[in-house]
Amino acid sequence: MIQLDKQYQPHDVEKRWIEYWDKHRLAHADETRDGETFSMAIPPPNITGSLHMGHAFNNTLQDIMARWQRMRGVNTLWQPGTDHAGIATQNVVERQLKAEGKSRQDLGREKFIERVWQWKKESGGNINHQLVQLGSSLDWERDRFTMDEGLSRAVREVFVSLYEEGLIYKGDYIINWCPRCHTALSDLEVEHQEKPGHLYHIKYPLKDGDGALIVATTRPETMLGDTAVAINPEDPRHKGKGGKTVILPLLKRELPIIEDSYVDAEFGTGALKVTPAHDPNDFEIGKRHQLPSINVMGPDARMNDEAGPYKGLDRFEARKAIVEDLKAQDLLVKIEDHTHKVGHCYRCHTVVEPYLSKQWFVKTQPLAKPAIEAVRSGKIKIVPKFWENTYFEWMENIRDWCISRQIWWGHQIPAWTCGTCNEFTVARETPPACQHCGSTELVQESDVLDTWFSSALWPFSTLGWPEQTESLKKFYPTSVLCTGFDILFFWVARMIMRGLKFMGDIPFHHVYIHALIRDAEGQKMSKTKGNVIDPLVMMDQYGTDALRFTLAAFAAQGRDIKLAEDRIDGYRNFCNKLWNASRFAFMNLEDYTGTCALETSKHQSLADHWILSRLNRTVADVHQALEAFRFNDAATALYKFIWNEFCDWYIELSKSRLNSQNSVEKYATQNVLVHVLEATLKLLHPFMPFITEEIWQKLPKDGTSIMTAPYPEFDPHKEDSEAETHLQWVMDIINAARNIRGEMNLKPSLKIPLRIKTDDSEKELIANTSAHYVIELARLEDLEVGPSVVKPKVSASSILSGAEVIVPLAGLMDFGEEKKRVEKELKKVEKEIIFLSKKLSNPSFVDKAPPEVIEKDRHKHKDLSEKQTKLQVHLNTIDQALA
RNA sequence: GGGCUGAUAGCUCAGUUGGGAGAGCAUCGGCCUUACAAGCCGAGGGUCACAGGUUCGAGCCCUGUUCAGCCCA
Repeated sequence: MIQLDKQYQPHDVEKRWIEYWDKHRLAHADETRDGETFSMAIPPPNITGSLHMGHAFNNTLQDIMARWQRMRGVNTLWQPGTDHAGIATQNVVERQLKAEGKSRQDLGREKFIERVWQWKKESGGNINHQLVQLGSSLDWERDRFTMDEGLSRAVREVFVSLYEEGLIYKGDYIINWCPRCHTALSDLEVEHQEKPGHLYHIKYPLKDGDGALIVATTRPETMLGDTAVAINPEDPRHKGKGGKTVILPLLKRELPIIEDSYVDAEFGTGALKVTPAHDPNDFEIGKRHQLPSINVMGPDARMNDEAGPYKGLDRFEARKAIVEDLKAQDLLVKIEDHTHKVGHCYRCHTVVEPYLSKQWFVKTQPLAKPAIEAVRSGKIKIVPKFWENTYFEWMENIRDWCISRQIWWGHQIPAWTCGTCNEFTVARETPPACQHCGSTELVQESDVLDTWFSSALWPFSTLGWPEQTESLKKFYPTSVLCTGFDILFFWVARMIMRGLKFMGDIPFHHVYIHALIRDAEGQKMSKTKGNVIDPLVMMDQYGTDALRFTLAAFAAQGRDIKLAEDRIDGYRNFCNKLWNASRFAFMNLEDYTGTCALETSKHQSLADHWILSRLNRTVADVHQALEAFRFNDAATALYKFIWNEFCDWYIELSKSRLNSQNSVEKYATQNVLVHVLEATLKLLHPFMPFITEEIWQKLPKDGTSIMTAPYPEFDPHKEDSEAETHLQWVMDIINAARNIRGEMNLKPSLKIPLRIKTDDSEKELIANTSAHYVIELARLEDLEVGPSVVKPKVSASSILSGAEVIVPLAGLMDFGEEKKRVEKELKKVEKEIIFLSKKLSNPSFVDKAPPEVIEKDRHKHKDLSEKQTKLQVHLNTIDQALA
């Protein structure tokens, strides 16, 4: 005999099934199996990562898809793996070294990298372990890491091919430099924040003594690297000054005044200082006018030799000193408050410096074209669709990608400089000699590649590329990529470009972009703000299934999720509800000899037919929602079915049958009960894997695990609209009686009589054959139905369509209460009748609206009018009694 | 400056081809009715941001405004 605890206790349940699933290799995808496939690669979490709510959300949605497809019988691969996260990981290990009083330079490159691998071995698996706890059905036998030998080979293959095609080059350009991480960053890796600052107006005297040009700048320290002042040729204020010379304050260098239409005459004084080595726009102007570039800072953002007297100062110290000196020399006209966007390193939040430097780049436009086309043509669908605009916007204005990083942890650039001829040799494997002159004096580039260079290959590198493996053939292109919008450019766009280039095909058919999880106030969760809700804590406190269901239920498309703990609490209660419904089932299945398979039986009740029809409808709703990535709709459909239909109605309605002495009828209902419960558990399994497995295993079923049990399918023949209509009528009666009971303050323990007066013979018949339902659920003393039912003078009544539900209340009647109740109802009905009358007497409505809409409204109007009459009659009797 | 998204009950939000404004939580009243008090039954509560327009009919479509958030330059 199976008995369940009174409350669901998730802890040991979760642990048990995780081990069981693993032992039976249920998440393993078989590349040799024929038939339909579904594949999906996890957005690889950083090895430095710990599961946060964003991961929990992202992976819950993926797991729902994976489990759903697997149960549908589709050959399903959910590819796991982690990202080496160059800068982030290097920072973590450097911090550890610092605590030991060491730097990475103290260790040297080789030893440092060893140390990172060591760290990875010890802590890099945390996030994977946490994903398992979340229930993620990833195929761990295929676990990959972006620095694996295989994936590194893919990286070298791509680098060399692109280089050979001329799509990778090295050159001097303005890049974003992080003085803390000591590396270049791509444009995307810079976060711009609005910051209060100042606009300094500085006097640049003309050499000929004829006054001065006033320039405005937010970064006065960069003036040391000025090589010109620019004006707009159309600016009347500066007419004739083009070609003259000004004297750079402090350093007294002579600068030409150049004319360039880039200069915005409306901004400031219309004169722009040009610093090609420290500003991307100035760099462009410098190129146009063949200006020299003077770099005045070192890699640590301290002023260098070019800065003259300011040499050795940090950039912000230099700013202060320069402002003071300008003031002293009366060259500072004014300082205005000015808010402007300041770029920060996305890893350490240090203010980045635009910096002239020799770096490697990927020429991106030729790769972007087909990637744009893939989305425009619909080969790749981005869901929700509005993200496509953002994608196009970025892709059409894409700039070359700076891929070299001056750090040690990552894929070292496979390019070697010849000590003899100074040329590059770029090769897949370490070359024995220079391919230009044959010299063996080769030195490999010390830089490593941007982490996103390897992530961009993820959908095919994880499947074995450049080897033509069976897995690659089977599972590429993948079906869905599920991620947040924050890495749409970083990752998604680049995967599309790489997939098309190297696989000759799109990397995935759908991109599902989900929202961001925020705190209850809508703030981004962050450790510094202290508003983080830790998924692991929530899982521990409420159960993993409760957290997962909460996330799914809030996953409405295109809207951020404000998560508060009480919402998880609510879905914990839902778990418990399901648990107790199952508990009820087990209590009533003790003598049951059948299985979960539905048996055809003449002995099924109206409630049995009804719940089977409702189940079938729910199956359709869940499939439809999941196909459209509407996770919240699927979750809501399940929630409503389980709580409001199965628990609130079906269980209550079937109690009498389950206690029946008629063993044939009892068996038929037991069969429906267990069938519906099992189907429901399967439907719910992708959302709540643990509790569903726990209950399912106790049922009389076939199979190893619910994880591989067949997902219920919609069957149009199972729709039973007659049962639904009939039971709806029964529910209407019960609701009417309950309403009267509630409004008239009749205790639930008090059994009341009920009369139903109706001329509708079908309604009469159903009410009579279903009398036992009404008697039990409305807690009746007795029930009388028919056209000739006599309505006692002292009674409460409710008017339904085609029937009046009457509760005789001799001795219990509170006429005042009943009058209030009826008047309220009457008011509502009258309001609606006026609205409908107006509508129906409007000739253009009757003329132009579709006939079925008009018919519906006419019918409603008739119904309401009858109801109004009856309510009026009832009200009159009350008034008489009160008089 | 360009673009995107949102504004619906006290709170958080659903509302998919335009045709009866919904859920959860919170509130109020009544219940330990033998699966569940993490529960059951009943009730109250909204000019769908504002102003126009299209339509027989608009929360939904169009235009404008205000406010909020995000992305890019």
